[in-house]
Amino acid sequence: MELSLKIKMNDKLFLRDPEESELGRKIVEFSIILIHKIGFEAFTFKKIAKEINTTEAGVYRYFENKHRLLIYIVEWYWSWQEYRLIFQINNIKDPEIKLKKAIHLISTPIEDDISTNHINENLLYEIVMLEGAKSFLTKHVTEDNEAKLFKPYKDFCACFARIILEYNPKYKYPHSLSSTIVEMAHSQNFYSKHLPSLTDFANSKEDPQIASFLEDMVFSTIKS
Amino acid sequence: MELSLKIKMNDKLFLRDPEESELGRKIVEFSIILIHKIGFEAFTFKKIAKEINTTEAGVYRYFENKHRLLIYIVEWYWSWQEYRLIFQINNIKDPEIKLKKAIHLISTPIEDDISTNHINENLLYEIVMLEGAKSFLTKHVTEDNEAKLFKPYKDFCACFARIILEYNPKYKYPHSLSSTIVEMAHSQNFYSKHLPSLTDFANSKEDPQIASFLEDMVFSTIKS
DNA sequence: TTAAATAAATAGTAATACTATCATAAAAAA
DNA sequence: TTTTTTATGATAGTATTACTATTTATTTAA
Repeated sequence: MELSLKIKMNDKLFLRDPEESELGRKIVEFSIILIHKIGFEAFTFKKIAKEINTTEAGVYRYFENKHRLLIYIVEWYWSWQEYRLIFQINNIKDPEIKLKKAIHLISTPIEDDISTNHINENLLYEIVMLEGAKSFLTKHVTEDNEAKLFKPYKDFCACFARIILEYNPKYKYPHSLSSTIVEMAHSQNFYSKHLPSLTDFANSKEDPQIASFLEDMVFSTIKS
Repeated sequence: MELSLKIKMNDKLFLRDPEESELGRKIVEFSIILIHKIGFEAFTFKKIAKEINTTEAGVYRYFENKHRLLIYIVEWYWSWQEYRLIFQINNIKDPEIKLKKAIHLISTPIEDDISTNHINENLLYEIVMLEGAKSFLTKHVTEDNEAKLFKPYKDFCACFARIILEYNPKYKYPHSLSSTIVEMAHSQNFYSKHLPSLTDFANSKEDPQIASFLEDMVFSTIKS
């Protein structure tokens, strides 16, 4: 059985659907590689255009601007993670196990290249860690949110919140706790790599210390 | 008694110390107003120059670029918060009260204009909420960190971590928990304003729900 | 086969992020 | 007091960014 999963994205994110053409897919594929390499600030449409042998105007036909492209790939990531989450906890009854699996899922950097498609998920993980927050930390969050651009991220958090409530239906702050866990899974990883004094973890890839920290925090909080 | 507190900033953050001249102070003062108004992306040196009747080149004599200026004001904020924190918990013995005060201090938006100086702290609070993370979410974090640019932020978190350890010297993750609280104090506030489904708080300014959420989380976590 | 739609190539513009030069005024040192 | 330093101001210039518009070529449909 060979299947490739196709994620339907909010069509306000693009001018022409990049999944519908070879050029579109290449724009997404190489944007991920280039943003990962040089960072979002230094990334320009001219630079990817050169990388994939098209013109700047060619890229503009697919995306309004580079910020929209960032939202596109970040939100693709959250859709993909929600899919993984639902898949992983399928058929599991025990909410404790569900929650533990969910925490591990987001706090463990994607190591192996599971990608059957053109998108490199492990680069994407690192992009979300470094650039993810920039997608909504803007003066136009409200409009972007009204256009439902952040739905995948919010859905992922909502999914997480539901598991928390399954474990303890009386817990008062399931949504805030979810967004805290999800944010921290990424930023604690970032800190341990770049600003280690803000964490208690050596930058080791082996043991899932961040997951332990979050697990401990979550269960203490929702038990009491 | 009238005193104005002067915070000594890392001199790698500027080319000419903005505290040492009228023009320098005006650059900082109006940059805060302008970044708050139009957002960091749209903010340019030409625009503040116009605002304060100097030239673009005039601003460049004080700051290398707008990113350095952002770090300057964000880190000024953290120095200021550390000062407030130390002041507030001075002479208090009980670590529980200390911790509660600390949580309230960062999770409560600065309402009144305490500023005796040219810096508007309540605008600064909002800038840190929206733009703060951008100061270190870059490809050059490591160099910036080696230059000690983020020392005030790290010091603030360390101060927080010490209080946590006073309460429970055996808790395993005091630094990660500190950075979690500090980050969340700002981002939960941002979410409640702009992406409310990621929180459990209505956007009300009266009751300190975010503080309650964080307090509950912290004490549950470090008690067990 | 011809017209209509789609995509690519080229060119152009305003704004951004700087750097450099020169003149002048004020402050500090000789 | 005169000289020198230093700070600011004014002007100009450049490469890059973030686009838009127009023209040309190619594919698809009637």
